[in-house]
Amino acid sequence: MKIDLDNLISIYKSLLKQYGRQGWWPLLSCENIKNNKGYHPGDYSYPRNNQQKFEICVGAILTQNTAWTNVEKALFNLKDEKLLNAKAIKDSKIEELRVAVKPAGYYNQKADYLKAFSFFYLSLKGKTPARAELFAVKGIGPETADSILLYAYSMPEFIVDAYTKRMFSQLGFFSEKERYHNVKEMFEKALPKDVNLYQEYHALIVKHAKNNNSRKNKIAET
DNA sequence: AGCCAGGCTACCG
DNA sequence: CGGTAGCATGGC
Repeated sequence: MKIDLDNLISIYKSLLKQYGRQGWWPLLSCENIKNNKGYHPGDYSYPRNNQQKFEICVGAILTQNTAWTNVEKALFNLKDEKLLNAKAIKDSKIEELRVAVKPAGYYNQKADYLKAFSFFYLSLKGKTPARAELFAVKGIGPETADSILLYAYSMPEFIVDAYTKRMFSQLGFFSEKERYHNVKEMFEKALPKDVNLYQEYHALIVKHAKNNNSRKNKIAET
């Protein structure tokens, strides 16, 4: 297959055909992780309330370099402790927060990150944050910012994660060490500026990468 | 028993 | 600037 930007669209189509719609972002209220059919496939109307919006932000922070199964445990802990909302986290004792997020790993840092984010989130008073504002919050880098914007705020920001870099560098689009911004820009130039497309594409990349779960195996071009 | 997972910060040269 | 050690749990 010849490699050019049009292929980013055909790769999307073949991934979609192979795996179907993934129904991202994972929400506790649509907990379907075991059935392999996605969370709310084909339904792009999430988040439907501020509770879900905040939950996505928390999940995006907790999943940094961490398996989602571990993140889920932490999210359930937070929910059980009535800590899955910004005001509660802002007012919480940091020790409590650490215990709750422990299963997600890096729990000292992540407790601090959630604290900082909750203050920031409340300061927004419902407004959509600018990407640069998110960057300024401790613990939020490019991928987390884009995850929050794309899935919590439905903004057209393409997410670049380790899977995206690995998969598309193996396909010859760029080096695995290419800068975040350059990769992001490549996708955003090649694709229509469509939130649902960005959401689905990222979810499919993760699905495909997990399906071929070894960094040593070449990812098939499907 | 290691290796790995949907990164980020702090600090180094 | 670019490069990397450290952070930590749970699943396979």
